[in-house]
Amino acid sequence: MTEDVIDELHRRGLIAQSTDEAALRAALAEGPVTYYCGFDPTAPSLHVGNLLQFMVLRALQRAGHQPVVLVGGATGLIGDPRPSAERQLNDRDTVAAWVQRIRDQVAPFLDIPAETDGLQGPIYVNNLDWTEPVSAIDFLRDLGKHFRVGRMLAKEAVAARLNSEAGISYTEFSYQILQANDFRELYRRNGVTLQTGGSDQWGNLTAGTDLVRRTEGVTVHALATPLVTKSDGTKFGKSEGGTIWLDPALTSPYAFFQFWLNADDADARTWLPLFSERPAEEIDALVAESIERPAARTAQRALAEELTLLVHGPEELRQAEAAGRALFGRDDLAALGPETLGAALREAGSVTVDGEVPSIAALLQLTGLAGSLSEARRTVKEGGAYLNNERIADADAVPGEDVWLPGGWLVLRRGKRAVAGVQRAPSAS
RNA sequence: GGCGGGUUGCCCGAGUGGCCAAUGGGAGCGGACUGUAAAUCCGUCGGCUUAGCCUACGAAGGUUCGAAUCCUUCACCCGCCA
Repeated sequence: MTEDVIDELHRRGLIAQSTDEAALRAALAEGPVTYYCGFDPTAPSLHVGNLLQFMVLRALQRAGHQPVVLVGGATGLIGDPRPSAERQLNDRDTVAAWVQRIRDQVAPFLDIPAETDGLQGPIYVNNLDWTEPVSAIDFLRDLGKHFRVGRMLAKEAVAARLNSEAGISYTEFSYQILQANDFRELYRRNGVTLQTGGSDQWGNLTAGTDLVRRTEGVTVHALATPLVTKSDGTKFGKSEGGTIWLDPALTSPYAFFQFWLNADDADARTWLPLFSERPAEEIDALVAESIERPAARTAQRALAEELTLLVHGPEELRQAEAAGRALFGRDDLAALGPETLGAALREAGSVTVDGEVPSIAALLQLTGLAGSLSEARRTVKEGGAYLNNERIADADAVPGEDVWLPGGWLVLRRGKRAVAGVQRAPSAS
């Protein structure tokens, strides 16, 4: 008995809603379907929240379908309405630069070796290509006529904004038309018949299927993933340092690994099937073990390993794991050896000091463990600052000669989890 | 264009001349307990050369010994009317 791709997506909990599922399943069974998912350049990098979309894209790709990745060079200039408030517009150069970065970032998730037969590499498109030439007259006559304001107002994000103090600008109100036009354009150009996205995109997704049906007379499909939640009600994808980005320059592989490892038990168990491509039995076994022996954090570990490998590759995974073991292990720091210690601290984040050694408070700020000197002092006062695993009492003290570890390192820690290294420049000694 | 309401720290939201760096809640951060978890409890939560000083209550001016609080202008948001 074989599982088709819709079964797999259901089993993993990746489908929140879809257009006529029986028809979609039939279309997918019939032969390769060309499908797309769009990413708007609202930041220089994608983040963990976007990973879920890649899970869907990859599952479909493995099933032999043709992915199209759209980066929203046009829609990124307009702004998808959020339920809370109007977006800050970014200037064109910034958006253009982000388009490129995001386009490059997608590659590892979907690019497949040429020799892997039967599987299709992605087609990359930018909606600026077809949106920019549309004149105001074209927009209003050829597109606008197909949209009823009543329906547009009913879309969740729009309705939420209308009912809020913030209101909504005409610019953001128009967003759904642009996204609907993307679907139609990709249908015409590439024969795309399926769009995937988050459930918060449902209104935009159906705007597209409606437009295609109305103007092309064809029924196309939409598939929405659920919103990934956290059991404590906070937003998925954030941690101490803020958003967990996929770009290693913005979130180190170590921090990325730690993000998953620190997930709470209930969350790790629900996230595992969503984000893991392991076979069903293996996932069940991991969840079972997590329930039986929560302290082992098997589900967290599985997520951390699998996703760090996917996003950052085997070498970075090895480093991130080793760093975590070194910094959270019971081993005496001095016994680690300069090699291991240095690698771990560089992975966790470190700074180099040259010449006169700054005070503890200054070091906490330099390493980013504290946002300001005041915050650093406060942390010390609260007993949350540690130097080489020893609690620090005086924020203004300067580390003495005797505390430097092999290789010229200091291990600075704030609280239980936030660690950073300080290395003395070789020339200074 | 007219009238009315509004703009306070990361978010929500009190505060209507000195006792306001600004009540309260949430988030965040630290500690205790733990498993680098959750829950709970305690503490903390603008910055700095930290018993003091500086900057802040949409923006700019003004009144006053003294303003988040009063006045003027401007900007933006919401609602109703045109």
